[in-house]
Amino acid sequence: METQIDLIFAALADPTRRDILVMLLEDDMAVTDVADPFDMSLAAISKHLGILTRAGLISQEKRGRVKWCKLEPDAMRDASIWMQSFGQFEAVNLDAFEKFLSKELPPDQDFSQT
Amino acid sequence: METQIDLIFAALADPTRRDILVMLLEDDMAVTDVADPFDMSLAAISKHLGILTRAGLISQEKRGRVKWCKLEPDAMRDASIWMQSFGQFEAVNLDAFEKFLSKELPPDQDFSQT
DNA sequence: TCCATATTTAACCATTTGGTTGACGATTAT
DNA sequence: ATAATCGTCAACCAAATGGTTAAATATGGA
Repeated sequence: METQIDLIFAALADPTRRDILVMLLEDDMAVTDVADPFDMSLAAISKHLGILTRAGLISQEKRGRVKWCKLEPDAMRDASIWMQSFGQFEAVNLDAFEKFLSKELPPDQDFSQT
Repeated sequence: METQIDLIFAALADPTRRDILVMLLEDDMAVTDVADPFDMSLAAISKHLGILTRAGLISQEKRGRVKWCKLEPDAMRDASIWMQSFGQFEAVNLDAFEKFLSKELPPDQDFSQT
């Protein structure tokens, strides 16, 4: 059985697919537009998008003749949670979290409601 | 070129290798002992350990005739950082972080020094 | 209707992956 | 010295991966 987490890590292992995810961070995109910057056939990109979809990292919705690709960031959380199950890791996350707070939030904001 | 992060995600994509990492969380282990619980040849496990080593997720040191395997949690941080570069993710981490705090730490502990 | 656009499917190919078995080298124990 | 243990290596295999091109399927526009 291939678990969801197998599919997620496998999907993330390919640099083309990670680039696609970064592109989708900006905005939803049609398949053709996703393919545009890559030196690779449209069919190849279509396959990559299929792999990302099966992993749950993106979703695809067809409107008219164009199929829109949309990032699904929740899926990545599964992989992230697996990583966090490594005890040594929480200290690292703590540091990153504190940096994030000091950078992104006003110093005395109560973030328990956000 | 295969980047380090390619190797890390590819290594994490296999359930046997993830199981090995969890085992090494407990303690350093000899190759034979790592292989023991798996229904798989020693040679296969040896290959898996090679993949984990090339990804930097573990290190191996030979003392006498036994080769000790040791978790290298820093490598996983690279992958974790890549994931965190996804902006939507910090909100998710915030939730996970708060759960972690409420579960794992005494309510009024100062964790800024841990 | 006819043509162009958007995307997938099918067939194919080379390479990688994850496993096997058996032989081998190095180290330790009897 | 001989035997047992630890681990890797080499050769092999089936299946999966990442790519190609060409044909097929929608859908939209003229």
